[in-house]
Amino acid sequence: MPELPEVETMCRGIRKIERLKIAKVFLPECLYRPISITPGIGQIQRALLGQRVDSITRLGKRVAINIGDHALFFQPKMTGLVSLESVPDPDHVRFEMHFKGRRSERLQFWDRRGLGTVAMFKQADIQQQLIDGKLGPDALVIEFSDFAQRLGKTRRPIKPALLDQKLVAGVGNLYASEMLHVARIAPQKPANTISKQKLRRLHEVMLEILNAAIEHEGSTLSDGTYRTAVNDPGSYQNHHLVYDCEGKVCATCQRETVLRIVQSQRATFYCPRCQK
DNA sequence: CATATGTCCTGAGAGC
DNA sequence: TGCTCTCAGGACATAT
Repeated sequence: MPELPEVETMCRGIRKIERLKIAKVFLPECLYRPISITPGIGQIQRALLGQRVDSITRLGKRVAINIGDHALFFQPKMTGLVSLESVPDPDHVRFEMHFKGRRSERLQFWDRRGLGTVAMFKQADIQQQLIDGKLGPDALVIEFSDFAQRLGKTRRPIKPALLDQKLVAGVGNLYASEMLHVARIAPQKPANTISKQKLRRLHEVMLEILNAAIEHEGSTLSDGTYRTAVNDPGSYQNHHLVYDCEGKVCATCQRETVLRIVQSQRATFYCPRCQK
């Protein structure tokens, strides 16, 4: 479930590899099916060995390691983690990178279910390969006018619309439910029927919630999969108002019970009293 | 074009 | 206790 706050936390957690020289890149022995990696590991090794890491950046829900003319992208999807050798177990490490003279700072991509991907692109190709027609503006950066215009173009219910990375990049299932609750918008409401005033509030709440979640190093759910780069749980789950709260009394109105519905095969949590 | 559905994968938890 | 079954959801491919 890593969404923008969790991926941002991963980026911050591995930033100490900036400026280090790459000594080794390999796919560890793994009992499970090999990770999706583009192009092959051989080409990646040829391009990156001996190069220095310039910077760590985030593109939507991907971690990017920028290395000279190239960038290596990690897409954690459901259960992936990028960290410096403090993953939950050694069995699900599917990609590893070592640095010259730094035995204790080895980058690992850990992924229990293996749905994640690793991909290398030339810096010059990133726009065309990953952004154009595929990723909207980042949720932390998008201007309100752009946000309103994009959501105003779809008749889909607002909750699934928020999950569409082509509209806004970075929002996932958990934070979409949370932000609709605080903005007091029903998840079923068609996006193009929401008043400008409500959309303004939603935009504001999106920034507040994502930034607060980053402060708390993301949300670790009951399965415990998501960890920070030092293998600690995040703490934003303690601030959830609706996500995973089915049947609990709504923390906001203290009257109605939080409901769980399914939209586009995804769980949505909301309070029918607060969100009309 | 817009929108909906199926698929990938592993492990936790429910139910018997 | 141990088995089988369901479900979690990001994002892409394919269908409508």
